[in-house]
Amino acid sequence: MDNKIITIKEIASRLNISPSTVSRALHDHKSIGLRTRTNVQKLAKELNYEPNQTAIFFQQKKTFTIGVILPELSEAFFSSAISGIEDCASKNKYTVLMGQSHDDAEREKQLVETMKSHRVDGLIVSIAKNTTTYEHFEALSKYDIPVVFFDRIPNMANIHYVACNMASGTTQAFNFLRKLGHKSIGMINGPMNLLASKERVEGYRNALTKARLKYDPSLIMSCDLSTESIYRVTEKLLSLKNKPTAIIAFNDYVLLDAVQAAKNLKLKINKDISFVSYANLPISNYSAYPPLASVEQFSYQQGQKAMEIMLDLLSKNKTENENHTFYKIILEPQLVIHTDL
Amino acid sequence: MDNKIITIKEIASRLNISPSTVSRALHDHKSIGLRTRTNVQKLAKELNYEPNQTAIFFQQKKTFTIGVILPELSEAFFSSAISGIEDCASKNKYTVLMGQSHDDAEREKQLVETMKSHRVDGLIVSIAKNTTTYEHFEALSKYDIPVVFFDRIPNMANIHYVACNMASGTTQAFNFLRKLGHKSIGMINGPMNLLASKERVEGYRNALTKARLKYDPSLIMSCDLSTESIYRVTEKLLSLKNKPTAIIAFNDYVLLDAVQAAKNLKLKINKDISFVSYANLPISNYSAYPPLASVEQFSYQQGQKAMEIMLDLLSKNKTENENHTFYKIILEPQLVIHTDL
DNA sequence: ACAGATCACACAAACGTTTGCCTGATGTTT
DNA sequence: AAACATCAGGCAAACGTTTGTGTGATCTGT
Repeated sequence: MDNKIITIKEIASRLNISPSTVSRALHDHKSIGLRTRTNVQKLAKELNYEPNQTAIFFQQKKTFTIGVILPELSEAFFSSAISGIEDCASKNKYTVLMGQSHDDAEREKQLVETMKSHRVDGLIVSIAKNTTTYEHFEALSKYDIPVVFFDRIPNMANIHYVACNMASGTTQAFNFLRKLGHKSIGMINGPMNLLASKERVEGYRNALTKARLKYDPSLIMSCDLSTESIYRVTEKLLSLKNKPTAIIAFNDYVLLDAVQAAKNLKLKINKDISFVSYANLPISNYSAYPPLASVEQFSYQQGQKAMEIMLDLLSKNKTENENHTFYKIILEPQLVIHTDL
Repeated sequence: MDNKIITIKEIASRLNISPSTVSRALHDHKSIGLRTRTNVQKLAKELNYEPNQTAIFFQQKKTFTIGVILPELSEAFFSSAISGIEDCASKNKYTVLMGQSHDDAEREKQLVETMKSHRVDGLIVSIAKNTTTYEHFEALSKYDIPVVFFDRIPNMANIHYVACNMASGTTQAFNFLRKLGHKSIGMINGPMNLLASKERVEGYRNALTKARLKYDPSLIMSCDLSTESIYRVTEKLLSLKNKPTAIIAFNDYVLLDAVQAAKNLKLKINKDISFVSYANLPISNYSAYPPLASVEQFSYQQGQKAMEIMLDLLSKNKTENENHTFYKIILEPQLVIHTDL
């Protein structure tokens, strides 16, 4: 009959000792004699005792659970990132509670709420594309739940984050295209509330400045990452007077739609119009129209690094964290060239 | 000063009433007068009271958490499935605890252990490709943790699962290729401990029988899904005497490697050799060498359905479940044709 | 006006574990 | 042999919430 769940109390009563002794014996506490200690451990094994974590979580105010909120798991970038998070977490006895915002700020808010009520030890977040208010994150400090952002970083002061230096990645991409002879280079950017979008602009302008070229603002257009808006933006770019011969797309998914839009306009890819993108997802290796190059953003590593920061934050006690130092980890992206030109 | 965590006790003492009254008032229990009820709810809102779920979990022996174990999140099939699971879970106030086995049976075992100790209310699993023993799953019954399998189903009796009818999908694929004129059709199958692999063989043979053709066992080869083994199997198939003109690949990822192997042999894709695969992942829409067709396995729906079954199991009480009826949901796959031939 | 019903709330136990403090029994030192 | 340290373990509180039971007070019907 092992259909009954064994508790410390049960072991205690069977051995005619107190629960506290059992608890200490199981933890190899020195104040328990060798005799009873082995007795307890033997019986625990026999009965297949497994501690009730919910009780421990409750008592210790620690759940060994990290909440992860990201926009969309089916995007390879994020599934790869959460893979990095989970691998690192599980190596450190942590577990991952997962939620998708589906790029909806309201849902994100609700997920934060859920995670908070589950009392996760920490939260790792890549924000939704239309998240513009951040009270829900700030409210976590009351519960001493640290937050680490990655990739999609909100516009907040005093936060921990890990991201790729998109400015530098963009500069690399721009210079690569310049070297190929492109004079007019367009950009399909993402929503401007994302730091990553701002950085792309910054990198673009830096490159221009270095090359002593003048800035044509109409060559940079933001989209909201939806297919329609990508089509619209692409068509707009390709009908400009100063028509670009190359376009830097926000990421590999945006690229797919942009390519399609260009083809609809009867343009020859890699001849009339060339593309470079970001993320360097597997898809760009197998695609029929791969970008000339893609800025590798190391999603797995970003996730891993975010988790490492989290572990570090959790290992410090509250007062230590009060010194208000914030992790701002910037990974250097790498332009991966897909062509032999 | 809202830096203190508000509990029911706190509210009770501020209002000079007992914690039980507060608890009931917050739950709109009828035995609490309107007066105090509103008082309590007002103060709770003011103080920003949020129930401590860890305490509730512990007390109620229910965590509203579903464990999900799958091989690899970065595979689109699984990330899409977990997306379906999470969406359905979150609609029903459940939350998802996630773990990747990385197709390692040992790691899977350990994850089950972790999930068990976290006292998840239920477990949804797609097993690792080399999982052959199942005690770790059976042990969950002691804790009344129901398990629902999806897609990768173990060879166990009396389990709940949802899967696609791969036999039928394979028959569809086979007949499709026959109609295109292919006489010798090869198959790159997966590990034979997976039900899905067996079913593929079954469907293949069914189609042969229906067409009154004789069975050439050498045309069906298993691989372990690693790139090397896919290469090896593909090369072997393509060097047979009865060389196939078309190959059914285990899934879209296997397809990518198989195509590469065929190209290495200087074969022209879609001319010397054609491919059909399973899963119908987005990748096959953008790929340079898409399969002629792919058997859509409805991963999102599988995940969703698995979660629905789980919800149903959880809504029934223990004794009800004792009647030993098991969900065996078989979705009918659909051959999606990618060509205009 | 009085028995009984109903109301509105309080009390206390329980969930399983950990941990600070206490105690009685040895053992050690002089 | 007295004083003191160490050992081995027990007691009880605590974490926050829910819930069965108890209990005065008010209300209902007659």
